[in-house]
Amino acid sequence: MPAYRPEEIEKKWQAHWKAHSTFRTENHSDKPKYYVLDMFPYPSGAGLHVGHPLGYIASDIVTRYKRLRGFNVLHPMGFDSFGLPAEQYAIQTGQHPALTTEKNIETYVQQLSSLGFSYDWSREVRTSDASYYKWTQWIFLKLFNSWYNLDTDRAEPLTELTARFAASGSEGIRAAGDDGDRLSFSAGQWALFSEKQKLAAVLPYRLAYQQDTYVNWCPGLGTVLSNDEVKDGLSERGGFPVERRLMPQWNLRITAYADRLLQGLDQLDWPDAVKEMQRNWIGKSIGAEVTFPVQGSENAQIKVYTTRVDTIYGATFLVLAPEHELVDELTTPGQRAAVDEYIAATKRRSERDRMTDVKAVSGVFTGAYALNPVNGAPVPIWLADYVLAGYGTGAVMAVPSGDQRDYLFAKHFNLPIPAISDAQQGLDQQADPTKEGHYINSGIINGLTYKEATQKLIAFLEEKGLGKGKVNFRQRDAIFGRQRYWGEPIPIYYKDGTAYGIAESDLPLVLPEIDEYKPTETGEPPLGRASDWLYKGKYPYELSTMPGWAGSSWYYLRYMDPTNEARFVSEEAEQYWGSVDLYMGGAEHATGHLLYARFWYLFLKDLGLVSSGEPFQKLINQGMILGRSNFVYRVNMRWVQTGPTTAGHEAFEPLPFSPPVILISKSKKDAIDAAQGMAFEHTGELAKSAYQQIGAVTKRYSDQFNANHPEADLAALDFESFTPLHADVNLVDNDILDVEAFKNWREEYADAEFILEDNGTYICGTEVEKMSKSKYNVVNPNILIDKYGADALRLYEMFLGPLEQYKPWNTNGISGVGGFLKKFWRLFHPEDGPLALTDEPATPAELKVLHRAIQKVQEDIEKFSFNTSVSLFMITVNELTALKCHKRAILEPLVLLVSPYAPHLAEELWQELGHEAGSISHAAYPEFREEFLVEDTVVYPLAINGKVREQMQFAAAATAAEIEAAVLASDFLAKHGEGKAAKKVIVVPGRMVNVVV
RNA sequence: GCCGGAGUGGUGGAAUGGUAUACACGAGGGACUUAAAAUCCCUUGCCUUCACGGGCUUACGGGUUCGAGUCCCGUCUCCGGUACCA
Repeated sequence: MPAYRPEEIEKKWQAHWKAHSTFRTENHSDKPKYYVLDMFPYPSGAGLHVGHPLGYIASDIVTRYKRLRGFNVLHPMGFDSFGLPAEQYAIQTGQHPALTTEKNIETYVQQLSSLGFSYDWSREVRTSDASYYKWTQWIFLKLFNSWYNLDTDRAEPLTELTARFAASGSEGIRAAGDDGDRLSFSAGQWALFSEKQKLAAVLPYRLAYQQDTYVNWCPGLGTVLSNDEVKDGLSERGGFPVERRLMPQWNLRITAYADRLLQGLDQLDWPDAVKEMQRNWIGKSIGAEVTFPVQGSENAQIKVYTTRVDTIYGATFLVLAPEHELVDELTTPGQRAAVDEYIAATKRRSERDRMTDVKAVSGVFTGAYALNPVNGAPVPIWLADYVLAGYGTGAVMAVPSGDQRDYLFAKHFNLPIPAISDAQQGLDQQADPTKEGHYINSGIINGLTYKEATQKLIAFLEEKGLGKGKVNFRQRDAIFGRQRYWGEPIPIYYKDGTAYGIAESDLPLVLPEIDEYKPTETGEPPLGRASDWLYKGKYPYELSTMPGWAGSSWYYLRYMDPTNEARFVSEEAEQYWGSVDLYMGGAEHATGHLLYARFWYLFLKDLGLVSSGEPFQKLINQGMILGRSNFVYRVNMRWVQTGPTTAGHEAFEPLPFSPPVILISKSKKDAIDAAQGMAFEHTGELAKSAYQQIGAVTKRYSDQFNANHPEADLAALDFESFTPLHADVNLVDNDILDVEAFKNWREEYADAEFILEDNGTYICGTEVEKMSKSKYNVVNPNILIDKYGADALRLYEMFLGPLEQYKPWNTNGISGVGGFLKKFWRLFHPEDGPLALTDEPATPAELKVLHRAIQKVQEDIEKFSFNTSVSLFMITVNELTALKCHKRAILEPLVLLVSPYAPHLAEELWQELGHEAGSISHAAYPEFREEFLVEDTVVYPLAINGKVREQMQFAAAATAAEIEAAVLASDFLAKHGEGKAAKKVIVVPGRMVNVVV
């Protein structure tokens, strides 16, 4: 003693921090505030693996660093504790999701604490606590009771809308959403409406509204899913098929905020990739809506949406989505049968087929014609499922010369493809969507360019009342209901079939107890099982619950004031903390959580409930740590029959008994693969020996079998192929398998035969994959903490590479940072003895080492480049060890630098240095003094005609002119300049001297 | 297809336009040990040479510059996102 013992030090300080609430943060301080937020986890049953803490470690480093820099830092943690896995588990086991969740959270808290994170646990929130979701429900009611006024461009309380209805009816009101669902009425009519009629009239204005919506219905999970929960037609969780279905659903009118969500991105310090994803997701497009009258009809007209109104003279046909409302009316008797069949076929095709089968062209002619509004030309009206009912108007004008899909469609159905620009070429192969050239065959825009033509046409169409410029968004309103149990109950009840929000004073609406967590026999959501699920004892409550993203859309606000019972967050706390300064989390939330949370924030801001412009100022996406899977290779066998066969050659038979398990080491397996791949000459000897070894094993088994079954006319087992099998990475060290441990791991391998390397080891194959239990590549951080300590794990995860990158885990490297911590300890405890530091003044060389570290670490943390800091620590300690520096003047500041990374070790040393226990967390960052870094001399590369020949030293303070003079005067040219005189000397200040001869 | 990002030793990676390959892992050699573990020391981009040395090298091809891993243009490859969005 005292050698470095992380296990003792770390337990001691974690207990100290907990007992003294060291990281408790107050809502008042003279210091500037800084808010560091981690994306809170869903507490899954599997616990944390080494990949999970990556972002938490980084944010904890920033937190501790900012504290040293004099900030009052808010750094909380909580749990997104509503969710599907706990519910699926409940369905299978009958265990209440609350119990499972509670247990999982305990594990998480324990694991997080063992990593030494400096969370203020007194602020912990859980989305499934009624005291929390009370306010989630409260925000929902605010949405329910608001509408979006396009004139003021913000959300307003419904009371302002109804006041206007009472004053002047629905006239002149511009609200976000689809006006097609809304009634027109006068103030007088409004006054005569019954309560039910009034509510029905208001419903289509609400920001939380109920509507029959095409949804992603997942029968496997028994619920609807949002678009970002569906991947390739399968549910993201569980991988069940998903189908389109029309159902009444609660929606949130996020589309009202589409433009503001888009604009706001410009000011955010977020990764470009995430901003770009949100932009694409919102999908703003600027175009025009154009009306095509239907030929032979007085009233019928078709509205199409286009971003290329300039190509309208090339619009030779229209295409409608099969769901378009005019289809029935337009279809001629002659085409009726074909159209009906096509619509039926479309319905049968699941969303999945439509997506995997995008290249196939299909469609049907309705028999009707529309009139091109610019030249009156009749254009046939077709149906095709490549046109989506949900986007634009559900109808497009097809311009085969300018759009590839229209082009393929026209080719397929032999429709004309007229050129409309003198720049269009090769229309016999493909469409030309470029905007170059001048228009031809285009009436009033002939000879014009793209810009001129677009302006002229929009003006022309607007004048005739046949079109207008229009902006469209790809983004749809967000579906807000889930037919599940384990979520926030939607605080709505029904009276006479009309939806009412429950009174705020009746919140929270607590999730009821039910006997089983499945849908009811009549197909209602699980809440249908609850008895007395009635408001005021008589009005039935809504049966769906909120989606997973509800609670996570505002949790960062609750941390500011987590126990407030009167308000979701107090005004003072909200104004003090403002928005999140640094948000750390995975990129997978780019178009889900991060968009919804911004939406809710903008909404709350419209109501004057929050004060900043955006919720998350800076976002960092930590990369994923991937697992490194290990494989063993199983040799597959077949029987070779003896004796004559009908075909005259050997016949292979199915195995008559379960074969022996033979596992072959990697290089031998590779040799056989190579030999089979005709590369035999390179691997010949190894392959031969591998074949022989397999042969020896199989002969033993086949002899044995043949002896026991003399009647069987079978000769021998024969090698067929290899199957790679995952081997648990915990049984493998440096790709060498612990054979005995592996035999004990699984019963079926207990009697396995191993074909080893020539040195007697078994070498496994490897592959980088996502960490997952089923791949046996999960590395548990607890094991590493036990062996190396939390500080080593923290350092190593940072050392692994740039934070934002995806990188494979490799346990081997952790010994390197382990070594660093020991060396660091020995600077303070030479020979692992007691603390022994001198008070001697530091030398310039030592000061230089220290101050370079101060400067670099500071720079690195400010730009989130933690891996280079860890490297620098190692260099620094190596240098100080070489200098035999055991001086307090150098080492004390160094402890502070290291403390955000290795907090336990730093606390221990800090206390040994005579400071109060636990005080390093709030000490001051050492001051950087540039003068210690200044060099006496500077080395310049010296070149002749641009080619570097030599390094020359100059005084660091020398001016360019002095250097030039020195070079001219030196004997350098005599030696290297081939005796020539210098024509010119170029001095690049501080860097380079070039002599031109 | 479109959008975003990245290509540097056996591996993870470092490098304000200025000595490319820091730091670490792995590997090889050595010391201490009865032995192992632990620890410490040396070597380690590639080619060539007994050696001294020489040549080459940041995916590939060009360009700008006295000087390019870094900036510009083109090509290829990989990763992530997204996709009948009119």
